[in-house]
Amino acid sequence: MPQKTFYNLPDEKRSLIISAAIQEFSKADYNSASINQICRNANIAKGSFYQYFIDKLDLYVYIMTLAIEEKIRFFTSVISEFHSLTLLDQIRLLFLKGIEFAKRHPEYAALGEQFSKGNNETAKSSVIKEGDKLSESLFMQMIQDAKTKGEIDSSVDSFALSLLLQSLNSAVNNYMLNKFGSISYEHNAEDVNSFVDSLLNIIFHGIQNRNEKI
Amino acid sequence: MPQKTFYNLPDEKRSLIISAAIQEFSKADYNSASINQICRNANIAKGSFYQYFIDKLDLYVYIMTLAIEEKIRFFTSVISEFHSLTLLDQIRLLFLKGIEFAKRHPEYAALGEQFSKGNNETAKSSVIKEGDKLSESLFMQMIQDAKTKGEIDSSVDSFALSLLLQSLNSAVNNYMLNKFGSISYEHNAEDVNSFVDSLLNIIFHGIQNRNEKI
DNA sequence: TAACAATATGACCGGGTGGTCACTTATATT
DNA sequence: AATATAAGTGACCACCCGGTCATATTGTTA
Repeated sequence: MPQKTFYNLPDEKRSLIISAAIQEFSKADYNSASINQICRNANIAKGSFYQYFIDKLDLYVYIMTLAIEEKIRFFTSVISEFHSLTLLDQIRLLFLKGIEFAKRHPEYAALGEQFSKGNNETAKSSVIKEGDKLSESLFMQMIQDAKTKGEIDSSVDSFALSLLLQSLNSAVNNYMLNKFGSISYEHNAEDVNSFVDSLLNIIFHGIQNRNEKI
Repeated sequence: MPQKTFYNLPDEKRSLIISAAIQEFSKADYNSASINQICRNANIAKGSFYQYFIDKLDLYVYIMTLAIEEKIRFFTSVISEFHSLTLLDQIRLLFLKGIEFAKRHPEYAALGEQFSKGNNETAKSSVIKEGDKLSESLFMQMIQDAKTKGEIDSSVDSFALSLLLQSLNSAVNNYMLNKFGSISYEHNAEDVNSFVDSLLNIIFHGIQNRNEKI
């Protein structure tokens, strides 16, 4: 975590450093990201940087914490509405909100992508993946609730379904890569929304032809 | 592609260089991988390396081509059996063979992981992703066939299903990460196999409780 | 054996990195 | 005005990188 000197900085300068760091860490993974570049973009001397942060890892953990906090803040309001929704609508809402978050904070979304690309184990384990843990246990709880309510077949493997739902993100990303050439949430959302619905339709109703029961 | 000098090399030395390169490119993505390290591990001088290959990219494309060729060779035999199988069995076979391939050639599997992590666009576009293109069109064709045969519901979005199936790989990887702490195909395959079956069960039969038709 | 071509070598180049530190400058307190 | 404390600076360190090139070694032909 940053030194007190960092918090003593005028707001403008502090946020300039933060946004320069976010920019760098969302373009390159931890190892490739450059402190020199961050200093250049933030117009501070290298020596100053090391008066604000202990080292590169210190900055990285700080930046990732900011992003995770922002994401949790964004999602907590959604989850509070869950009790009145079916599992299908819960999942759909989660996806749409996820896309909305990435649209509103593309830097944070890119930060997450680079995080998962990183090969530096020290850096990875230093970032508490609260977000992931939260989303996993969230899915599991949603599934259990839906089973209790009789919404979904109780014979379904909850853990498998949970991981399947988590991996849908990569399906959506692949869809955009295929359609737009890059992972971008700027395009018409209609398209992506209907793709999400197609995915959820498959998962809820299955693909097997029921008329062909032999 | 390598210079003729590379092919003039004694077999032993040539394969030593190849395996040193595979080792390096499966540990780090293109940018982070080090030519110096490869030379050290292969016991050749830096100058020698640049007599065999034009540059780093030349080596990378060569190594990736080897891996892709090996993978295609591994899968073509499987695909030839497809005509006699249902879609469910085709997909299951594809997954099991995929796991078997990664088990038999863990270096190649790691090579693919690092490839998808890489940020260097030049390096990425220089590697013709024949494998990916092949698997995508393969899935699409399998789905179309199954629809024609009446195996699966014709109202299912083929493209969405295709991307969903492709993304199942990440679900399997997450499963192993969750269960074993790392992506490793060395462990008991029983476990992974039954996880794959759980996933396929969801996709074929859906999760919605059919008794609860209101 | 002499001459020629092919190959092997590692010091070297320019440029990058994360991190340090003696020093300067600004601010606050006496 | 004098002092003490905090903050800012950039040259510098050791180490890495991908790539070059003059030179040395080897192999082959005449």
